[in-house]
Amino acid sequence: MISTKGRNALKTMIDLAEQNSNDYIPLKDIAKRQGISKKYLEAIVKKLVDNKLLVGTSGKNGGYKLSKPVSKYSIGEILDAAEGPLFTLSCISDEKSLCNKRNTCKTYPVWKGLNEVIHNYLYKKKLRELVK
Amino acid sequence: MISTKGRNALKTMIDLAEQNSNDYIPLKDIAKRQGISKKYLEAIVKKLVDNKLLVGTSGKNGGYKLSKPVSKYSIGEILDAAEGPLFTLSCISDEKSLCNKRNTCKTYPVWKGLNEVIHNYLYKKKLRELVK
DNA sequence: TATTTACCTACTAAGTCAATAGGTAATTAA
DNA sequence: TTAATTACCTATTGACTTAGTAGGTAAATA
Repeated sequence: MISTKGRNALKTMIDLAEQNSNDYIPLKDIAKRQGISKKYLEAIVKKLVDNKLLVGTSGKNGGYKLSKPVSKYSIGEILDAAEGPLFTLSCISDEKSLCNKRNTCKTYPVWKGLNEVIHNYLYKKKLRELVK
Repeated sequence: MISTKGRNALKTMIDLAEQNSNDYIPLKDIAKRQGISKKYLEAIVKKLVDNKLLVGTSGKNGGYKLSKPVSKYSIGEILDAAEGPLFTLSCISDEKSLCNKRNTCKTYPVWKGLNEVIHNYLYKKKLRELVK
């Protein structure tokens, strides 16, 4: 359910938060510390940049850093950014097979409730809690 | 996250519960009512039988029925039976890659907490609530 | 100007999943 | 006893997703 993409995204955010530095941190360093292929990490970090959770800059002394104070990040937004919406109700999220029996579907309330429970937990949980 | 296997398992259980009959219900009928291929449903129902949620009998007037009163079923046990453990911590469930950094892993508490939240929700939710 | 770094696009190999197909074995009504 | 019905078994396919690799270009700066 949570793929390595999400897990590595979270590890990266923790890593950057723990550097506690105002400098840009090169991807190479993060990859080495976390034991993740640098090339693979690039794809993950890109999503975090696209979603404005990180800022990156090129050139010597370039790299990445957090775009806001550590205390402002929830785990949910990090995972959402890395993997796309986390637990989507498959019956309504797949545009192809958008279920037209949603109104009468007896199982729908279960997925809806489950979705809320998961979302609620992950957005209440903060990055701050995992750092240092 | 919840595959069609789990969703169809749940639909099947609801269907059987709503028949509210002491007879065995042939798979053919369930498949038709729920709009699921009979052959495909066989594989799903087998898991429910293996996990003692249903009993099946062969021959004429054979079919399936609930193995206990409707009120005794939780949604969690149904989904577990159909899909295997629902949200397993991927870092400890894949025997191959059993993570040896579990003790120091900074992300572990998130997955553990998430697992508890999901499990708790699905086992508190009862089949009874979805029927009729 | 040379180096460092982010950033882009494509590919591969492995795995999962929904769905199909063609059977055998058990049970029972007739 | 026979014929019909049904569960139950095993294998396969095609589509899709994912982890990970690879080879490059563009931007920034010492």
